[in-house]
Amino acid sequence: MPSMTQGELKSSVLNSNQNPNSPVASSLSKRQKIAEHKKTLPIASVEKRLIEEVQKNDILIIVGETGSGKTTQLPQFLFNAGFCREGKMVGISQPRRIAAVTVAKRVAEECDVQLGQRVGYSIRFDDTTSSSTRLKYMTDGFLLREALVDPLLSRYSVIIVDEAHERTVHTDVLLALLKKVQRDRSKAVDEIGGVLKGRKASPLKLIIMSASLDARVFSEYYGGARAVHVQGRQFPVDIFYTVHPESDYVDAALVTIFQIHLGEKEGDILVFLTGQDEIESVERLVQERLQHLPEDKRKLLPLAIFSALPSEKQMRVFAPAPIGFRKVVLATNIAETSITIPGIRYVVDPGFVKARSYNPSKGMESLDVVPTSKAQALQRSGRAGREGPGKCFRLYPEREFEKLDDSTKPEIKRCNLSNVILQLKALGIDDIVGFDFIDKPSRSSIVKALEELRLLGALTDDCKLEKPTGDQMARLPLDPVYSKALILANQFNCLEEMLITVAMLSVESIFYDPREKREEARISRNHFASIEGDHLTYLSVYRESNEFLEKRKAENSEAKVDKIMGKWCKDNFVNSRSLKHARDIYRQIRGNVEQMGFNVSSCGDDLLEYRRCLAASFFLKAAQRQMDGTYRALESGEIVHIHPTSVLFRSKPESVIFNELMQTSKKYIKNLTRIDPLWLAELAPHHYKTEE
DNA sequence: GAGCACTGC
Repeated sequence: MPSMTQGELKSSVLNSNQNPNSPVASSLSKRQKIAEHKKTLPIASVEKRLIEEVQKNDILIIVGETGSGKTTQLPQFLFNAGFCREGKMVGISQPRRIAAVTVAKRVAEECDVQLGQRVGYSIRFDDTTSSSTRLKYMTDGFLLREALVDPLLSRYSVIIVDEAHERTVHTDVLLALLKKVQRDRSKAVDEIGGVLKGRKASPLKLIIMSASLDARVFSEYYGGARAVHVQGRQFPVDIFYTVHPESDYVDAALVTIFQIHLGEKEGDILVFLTGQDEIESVERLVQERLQHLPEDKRKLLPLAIFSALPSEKQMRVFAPAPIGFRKVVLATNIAETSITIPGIRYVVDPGFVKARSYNPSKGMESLDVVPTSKAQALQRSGRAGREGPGKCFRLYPEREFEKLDDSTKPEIKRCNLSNVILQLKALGIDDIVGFDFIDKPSRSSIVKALEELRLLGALTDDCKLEKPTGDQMARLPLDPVYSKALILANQFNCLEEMLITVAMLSVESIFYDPREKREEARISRNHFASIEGDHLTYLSVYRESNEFLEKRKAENSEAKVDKIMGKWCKDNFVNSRSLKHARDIYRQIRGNVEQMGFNVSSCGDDLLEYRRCLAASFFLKAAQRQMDGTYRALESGEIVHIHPTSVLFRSKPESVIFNELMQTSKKYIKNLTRIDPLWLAELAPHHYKTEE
């Protein structure tokens, strides 16, 4: 077995000879730098031991702190140890797209191979892998989809689930599924004499990597699996607490920001806040208070970052502050794991987060401000120690920290399960209540999702997958209710319109409304608005942008078109990233339905058929106006209000269907279209037969 | 008459 260094050197020499554009000298020094860096990673010293552990154990839990190098190095160790022989792959799953991409690029560079050769990544809309790929980074959602096509994951010798402590829905389903795949693979090896799809079958190795303090949860779940610890490398962060609880954490954050600015050494500040509104108001308050300082003390630059912020504005936080200035980045959770901002030495953590939860009996989601978990607080403070020693100011007393939950509740316990359950059913897993989840969702949540799937026609009365509808729905990468809408639209002859609609409904925040310019945004988008509702409004945004794009495409270069399109989005207060995402989804699901043999036809100007199709699809979410102008959601009986972002906010039609019911300051329905109340009984008689 | 943590197929 060649040592890692020899293996690296060999491949890189071969590669630099093939590339006439990279002078050998500079490539050598770059290579040396990479080799040096790799040697200094904490994980480098335990390569041999780790490989032995993988060889000895079919399941291994690796607890690695930030900066251990586990994500980039372990797959290379496995490659060098022969785990990719005979065309086998090592698959590494990540919760986020951005991580899959950046890590794959980094590892390709370390191996001195072109991305997509030995090392590649596969994420939705972007697959760089080829037949020679051996180390494949992907999102956990992508790996789940692969399991749907190849239930034994026969091309992999090892699957690594990274960031398992984050406990996303996809990770939790994957953890359970991989347990089953491993069992099934071993069985296949015994039964068919070791031949699997023409290849020699071998058991699947499973590695669960987590940054949590506690490997016990995973170890116990896998029957007492072996757990090893790999040291991390972080700079020390001093934690400070307040003496007393703060009644107004926004004000406390402001005070802390200025204390740091006026009293601490150079270094940027990162403040964790709960949402756009809060961030925008703190941004304004920082500006205001700066005006009261002497001019030489005003060199503090507030910058906002949150998911709905257009990319150009997001980019600003990554640029270094102007000479002499200190940045104060006001961020949501996005800065906790998803992005890393350079230059941060101080973290201000009020200790709150906006968290989604789900009430299955009412079919209602809510978004509440709740205290963070200990793990979250730790993750936040760690953000101050990426580049040097840092300080973290927690805006609550130390005794409050002790009272926090150890970790955040797994997402699977606080979301709608209809999609998860449909996927499991499609995988042939029928007993959902008895399914071996690491954390079981509540029975009522499972029952509610089964009921919804039955009403949508995805499951039979005895909860088996309905053929072909259930199969078709499971194949589409959409919320089941949107998949059903496409199947119905095929019958209503408005598939083209519905493809656009569900693509637009599948992305978050198509519109960008900065707090100060809300009226301006509303006026400039007014020409899209349809009196029938939000669905038709989305349709016209998509179509208008598409026409605009197609016209410009003929006359301009691609880069120019992007720029012009960016301007169009900005003028219309449309989020260009979201619109692009919707276009990608449209293209993908159009391909999917065409593969299913659907003919993509348009209803043209017959929008009545389209609205009837919306009613037939979303009948489970209908609401009726009451005498007092509020609405009653028919399914749950809840009294609800039209969300102010809806184009129907003012007109208040008698009867509507909607897509989302969410409680924030009130119970709001979002994304609605006006319907004739009689349609419900006509189009969904199995559900509304008793309605008058 | 008034508002939108994050990720993913």
